[in-house]
Amino acid sequence: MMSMNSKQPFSMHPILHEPKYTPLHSSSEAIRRACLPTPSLQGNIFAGFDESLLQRAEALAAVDIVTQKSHPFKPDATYHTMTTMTSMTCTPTSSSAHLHHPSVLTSHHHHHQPAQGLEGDLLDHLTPGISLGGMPGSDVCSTASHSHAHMSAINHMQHHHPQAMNMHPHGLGSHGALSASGGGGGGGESEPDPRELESFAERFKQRRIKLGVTQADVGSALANLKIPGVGCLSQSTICRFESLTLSHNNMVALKPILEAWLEEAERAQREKMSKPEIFNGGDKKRKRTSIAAPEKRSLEAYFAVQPRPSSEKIAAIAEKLDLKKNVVRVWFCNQRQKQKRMKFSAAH
DNA sequence: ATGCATGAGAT
DNA sequence: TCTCATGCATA
Repeated sequence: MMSMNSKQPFSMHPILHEPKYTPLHSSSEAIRRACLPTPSLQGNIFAGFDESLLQRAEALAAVDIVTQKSHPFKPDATYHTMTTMTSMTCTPTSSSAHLHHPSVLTSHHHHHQPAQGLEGDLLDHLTPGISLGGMPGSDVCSTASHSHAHMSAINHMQHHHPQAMNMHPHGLGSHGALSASGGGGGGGESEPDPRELESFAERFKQRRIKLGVTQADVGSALANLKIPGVGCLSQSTICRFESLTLSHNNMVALKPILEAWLEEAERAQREKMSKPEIFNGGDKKRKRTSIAAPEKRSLEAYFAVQPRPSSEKIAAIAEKLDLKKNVVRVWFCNQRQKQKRMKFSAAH
């Protein structure tokens, strides 16, 4: 314990696991990034909102479900085919990857879940033919209202993918953070300034474009930096970094790495020898499940009432919506994760 | 630019 | 089983 949690995520440092976590809540940072609603639902954080929005969502969901209850097929087709490695062309020069981090604190506050009855109502409502009754307006927690926060673990990168990435056994990471979290009271943390992250992200994008490099290029080129524990990253991650759609901790962790790449790239360009490594296109197989709009609306309605449904509830919801349970579970996980993203939470 | 998914580590 | 960091697939 102590302070800093968000210091440098990876980077060197031998490993240390630290006990971190503060059961209480964390500090200010936690608070900032907390809320963030999803576009459609929840526009406000307080009470009146869920009622009307929820009703509306329910109504929509109900209607939709009724109308299109006859799906020709189920949307979920999660087939991840084998992605065994058939050909793994190692990409570029990649070489390392993997960082493990013991992660850092996680503090949560939890909220209570209000109306359990609501859930039941919702479920019932979802079934075809319902009209929305009113819901007890208990203050169903708006997802946004309190919740949140926290940050925590920093990164892991690894994956064994058929394709490229490589991972290294040695983790490295840094763990520098050990001191972090103070448990509770601990010390003050140095806040990584959201504003600075934001401006860095913007400058990064601009300079990247000036170099004529794509997000994917940056990702794969990171491996060339040979930073211990740092391998390549996907286009998605680079994109998210630039658009600040990553958790605060994640942003903080990635910043030094991208900063290093940027300087290296500009230096290389200066000396006229840049070597952009693009990656190979290999075999891609995984299919993405697509949840239809009506089902999505229903899920959002449930989420507004209960962001963290129990396994049983998930099963019930899955059945009503004719989706696989795992798909529903993952949807809720992803939805929760979205709420925690940086945008809006901090700086805005 | 984003939705859905995987997996490691924490609970 | 959840949270987080990430990624493949896709709109």
